[in-house]
Amino acid sequence: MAQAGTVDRILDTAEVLFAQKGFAETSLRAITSKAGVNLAAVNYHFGSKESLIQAVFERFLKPFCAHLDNMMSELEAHPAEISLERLLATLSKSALAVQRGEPQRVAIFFRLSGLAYSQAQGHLRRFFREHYGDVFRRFLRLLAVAVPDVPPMEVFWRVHFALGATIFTLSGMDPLRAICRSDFGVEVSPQQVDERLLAFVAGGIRATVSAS
Amino acid sequence: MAQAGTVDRILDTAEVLFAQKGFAETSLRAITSKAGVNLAAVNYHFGSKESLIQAVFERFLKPFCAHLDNMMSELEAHPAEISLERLLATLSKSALAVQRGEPQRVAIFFRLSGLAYSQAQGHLRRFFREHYGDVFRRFLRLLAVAVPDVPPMEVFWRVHFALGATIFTLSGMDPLRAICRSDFGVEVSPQQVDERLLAFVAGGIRATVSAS
DNA sequence: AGCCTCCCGAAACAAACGTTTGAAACGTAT
DNA sequence: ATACGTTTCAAACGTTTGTTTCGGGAGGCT
Repeated sequence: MAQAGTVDRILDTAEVLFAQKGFAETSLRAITSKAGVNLAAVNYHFGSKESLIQAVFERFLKPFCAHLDNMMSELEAHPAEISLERLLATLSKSALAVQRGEPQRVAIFFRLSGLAYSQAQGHLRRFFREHYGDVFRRFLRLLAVAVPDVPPMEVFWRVHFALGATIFTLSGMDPLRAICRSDFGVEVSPQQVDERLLAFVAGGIRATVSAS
Repeated sequence: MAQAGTVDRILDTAEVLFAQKGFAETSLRAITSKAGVNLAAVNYHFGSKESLIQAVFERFLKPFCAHLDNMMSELEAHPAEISLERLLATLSKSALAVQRGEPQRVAIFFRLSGLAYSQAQGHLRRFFREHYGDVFRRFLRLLAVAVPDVPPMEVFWRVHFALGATIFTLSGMDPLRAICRSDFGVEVSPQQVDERLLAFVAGGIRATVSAS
């Protein structure tokens, strides 16, 4: 990354600053000065700040969805191997596809996802639904196969519950670990948090369906 | 609310606009003009925009915590009645204490909580921990009694997972219901979402603890 | 050479922001 | 009626924002 091109230097810096302070709170000047590029470079290469934000997400989501698509194709070819644990592990593995060398990029990815969700009424929700709605629905169909006892619509809602728990947790991973350390005097690694989260999510998705 | 005082008109308008567009994206001019008060009124009555944001949260959190505190005291007086379902219902009831007539205020409350969490590194996290950390820890202790099979630290993490699922879901309630309607052709009420969420959360908290 | 396209750089732009000011209007008690 | 503390108002302040402009340089092509 030492002497990457201007576009990549902007993206590298923007994703870090966005994750640290939010989109509106991060000015183009903060990005360009830290990236060592001219202020006008953002509008020249990306057109606008909005497009820069979308470009940051695209750089994360493209490898993520590509990896996820591949693994889902494999699973669909061998339907007997489809299970909840297997599907959740697939998500977990696909998330690792975004790190490109630096493991911290996974945390940045989830921080940004959390930010994007809260800013939901803006341009980002449209962007997500347009570009990645198909991948999501495909995953939903596989999941319905994995937990046949849970009706498809119930699966839909529980996936969103699980998504909330995941984004919320991984996006605030470091502060949560700090609280855990100060309240319990125990140091837990991000991997241990992942394990706990997976157990929680699996338990929630498999919960007995209430009669309504 | 027709002719309330300036302070309340500002708070009423601010909480709606903040929930719709976010804190940084909502200008004081937008608030004051919609509220029908002078621009300077915010700085006169609250001191700054940051203080206004905290005042908005305080108006939600004070009745919420008061109600929660009362119900926790009752439960502590009759420890035999402590159960996970009972505790979750306590939270649910306390959330209703913030609506002050208009039911939509509950949704606003959770939207704001979601926003606050994503903007976590700012002044809000300090504000929350200082003012409401005790109530949270008290609830955590009760919960550890309700699920004795789950170690306290595991409970801590699972509460945060559940918090994420809840805030994420309730903060995006309307868009999620719209997706559900278009994808499944079924209209679900917010109450039905609450029921599903409670089942998910209970299942997650009670999940078997993995050996690590 | 000339020309063209792409990229960078410093400067400037208008707009919007949170905040401050000082005077006018208000209600109330003396 | 006068004086006083409180609240409201229009206007302006200085900064910061995203975006645009325009000159110039590097490299490829005819």
